[in-house]
Amino acid sequence: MTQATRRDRGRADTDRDIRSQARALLVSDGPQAVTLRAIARELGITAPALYRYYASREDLIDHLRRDVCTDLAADLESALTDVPQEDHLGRVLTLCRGFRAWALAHPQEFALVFASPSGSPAEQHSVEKDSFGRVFLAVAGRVLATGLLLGRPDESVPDPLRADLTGFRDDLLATINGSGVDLPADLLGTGMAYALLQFWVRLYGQVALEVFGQVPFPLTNAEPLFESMLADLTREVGLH
Amino acid sequence: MTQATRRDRGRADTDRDIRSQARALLVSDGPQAVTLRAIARELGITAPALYRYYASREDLIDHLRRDVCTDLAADLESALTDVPQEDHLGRVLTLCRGFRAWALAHPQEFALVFASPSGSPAEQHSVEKDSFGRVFLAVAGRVLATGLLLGRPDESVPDPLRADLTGFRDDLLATINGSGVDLPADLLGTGMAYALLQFWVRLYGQVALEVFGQVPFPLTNAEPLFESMLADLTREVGLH
DNA sequence: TAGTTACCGTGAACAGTGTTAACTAAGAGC
DNA sequence: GCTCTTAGTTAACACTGTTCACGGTAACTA
Repeated sequence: MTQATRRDRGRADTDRDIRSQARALLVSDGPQAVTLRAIARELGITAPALYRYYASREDLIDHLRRDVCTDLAADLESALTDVPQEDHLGRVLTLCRGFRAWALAHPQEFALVFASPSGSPAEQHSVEKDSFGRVFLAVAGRVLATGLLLGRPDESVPDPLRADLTGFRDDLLATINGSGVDLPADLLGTGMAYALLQFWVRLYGQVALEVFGQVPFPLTNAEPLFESMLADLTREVGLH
Repeated sequence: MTQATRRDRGRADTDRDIRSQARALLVSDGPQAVTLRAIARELGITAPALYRYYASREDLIDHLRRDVCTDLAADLESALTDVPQEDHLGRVLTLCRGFRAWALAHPQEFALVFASPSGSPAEQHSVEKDSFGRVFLAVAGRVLATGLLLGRPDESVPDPLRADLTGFRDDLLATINGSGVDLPADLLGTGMAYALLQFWVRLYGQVALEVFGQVPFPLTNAEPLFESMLADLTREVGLH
């Protein structure tokens, strides 16, 4: 395709081309099609050259994961520009709907990032790392700052979870405050962190179910199912 | 390993050996390790011989999926033998906990069966096909037959879902009645089918989240989280 | 400006993969 | 006995990831 001489162009350009070609192969023909030789072929290059950029195929795919994440984040942020800062319900809704829509439109990428049993201890998704989580937390932070959200009472969180949840809460607080939102600590207790966690659990669960087609019967339109869950979720957390 | 001549043994035996070897490779080294040559090697056979049994590697893996399903079903049924027929709450709990435990113990198999974006139209998992769904429906049927379960009122199911849900309900009714339980039709309306669907959505979602390590912070013990969701679920549906 | 050095890319090669084709040997059925 | 079916073999093709020794180009340095 792009038969122009590659050597003289910058390394960063080539790197970007490699990743975008890998992405293209991933979306069009599935993960088993993203092969070093195919990427190289499409770039007018030989396969061993890719080793100047990535240590191995797995390394490349790891970077792909990150790319997918930041792209998703950008997608969501652009969707958010249309809805005003004060419309908290609207922002949460577009975020959730955007996540679902993206996942359904990019099942391969979704599977790669959100359904790899590879993940070692949860260090991988420690929220502040991936830009995707940051988008969620940015709007969550703004909603939390209003003080209108109702989490669960701190006493209602199961005892064995308390320690982990306070860690999570501290994490959230740091990330949110780091993203320009001023969030007083007393608005985000462990009960609230618990509510946020369950929000994510249900959102992720439903999206995964849809993407992997695990609805136990033929569903002509899954959107109402998602919307009803979304209504549940927002109601439970006091958004209206 | 088993160096005894294979030729003289029955075809069914060899077939079973192929699949069990494939399973062994899957659980020990992941899906990319289940390769025709490795299977054949372990069986004291050459790779092309496998084409007498399966049309392709993908075909073999399809059959593997079914095997995994029936194994899971057997696992769950054996777990159910310990809890008496009348203890409906207990049976539902062991079913859900058993599903989770199995998924966490066999992440590779779980990913293969419950998280392949391959799935064409939902024909694949039309419930009556896979033995796994049947186990769930068998206990669900018995609980439903008591009339103690509370679903949602039929009017509460979103309009666009109604048509699909009645189809689902008919499916359920047929499967349950086919499994030896006598379930009068008026105990399973669309509202109840809706409740069952949401039960499954949340169960699957949480399990998938755990298996794929998508909890957004390091969780030393995820069990309480699961148990709290389980309590929610059973409470919502009126089990106690 | 000339010389050295760093580095991107090449070609060949190795071990492994799925898959096909031609062939062999052992049974089963008449 | 003779076919004929069939499980299994060997050889081969077109791929794959990965390594290695080599070349030329670009940049840095004396």
